[in-house]
Amino acid sequence: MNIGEVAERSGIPPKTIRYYEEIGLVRPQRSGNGYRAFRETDLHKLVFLGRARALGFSIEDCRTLLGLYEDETRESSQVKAVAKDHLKTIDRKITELRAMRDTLSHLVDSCQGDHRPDCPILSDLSGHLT
Amino acid sequence: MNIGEVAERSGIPPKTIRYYEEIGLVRPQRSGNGYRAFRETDLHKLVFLGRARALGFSIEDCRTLLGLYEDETRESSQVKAVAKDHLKTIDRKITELRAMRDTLSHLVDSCQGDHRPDCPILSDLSGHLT
DNA sequence: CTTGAGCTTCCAGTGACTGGAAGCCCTATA
DNA sequence: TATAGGGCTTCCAGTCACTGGAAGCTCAAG
Repeated sequence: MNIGEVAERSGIPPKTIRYYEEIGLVRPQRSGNGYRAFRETDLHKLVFLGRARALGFSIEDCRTLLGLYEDETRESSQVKAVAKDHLKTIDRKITELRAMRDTLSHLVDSCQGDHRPDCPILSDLSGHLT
Repeated sequence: MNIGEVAERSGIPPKTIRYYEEIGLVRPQRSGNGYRAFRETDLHKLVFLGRARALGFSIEDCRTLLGLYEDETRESSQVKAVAKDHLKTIDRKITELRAMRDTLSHLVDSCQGDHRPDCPILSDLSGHLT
């Protein structure tokens, strides 16, 4: 398989696949003409990466997970630990974003949004000095 | 005021303040010795930037908001529009993160997390082939 | 006069790609 | 057989918003 087909079938753009090779996440072989030659296992890895990235795992987490994926002697507790850690990170982000949204939506609601310059949003940002 | 004091009072690190100057968000004067000389208005701007960034506004949004902050002839509708737009962005991110969390927490719950290699998390990531 | 803290600039790196340029390879058609 | 095109290659640069570090100048205290 050339990179185009793998990209098609995995849903990952060629540029990204080359990048993943550069950082050692996949190691496709090479054909005589210098083209990357992907096997089915490479495709599986890329699908795996695509799904892991879609769940927000970092590239380094993905590297770890791929390692476990390929390691027959893994213990599921190792995988679970990585996932739980990431879950915490996500929860932290959600909490942070919700705080932002709450503050911001109050501000938006309190702003008239008309032709006059007075604006509680700007007042708040400037440090409640106004 | 030197950069250290402004950093202290605004809560923004000196490195970041220099960066903000580099991209034109603040324009402190200079003393004879080459040190940046901040006025009170510069401090106000930095506080403003700190708060806006804490609410997740991008640097470009901050530039716009600062412009409106300093523009006596602004209309509050302009400010509100920027804020509403950002609110939408935040809501999109929250939705995305919640979807990730839901999927991931199901997977985490379904994984035994013991010494055995079988793991529904990996199964899911590999594309449900296993 | 020296020490040390604070300031300066400049360069490089972060994460995870993405865009673009220059150029090789392969297939199909005229 | 020449050529046009699309796909492939590498390499360089840019994104966003900083952050770290090195080399060197300035200032206040002892």
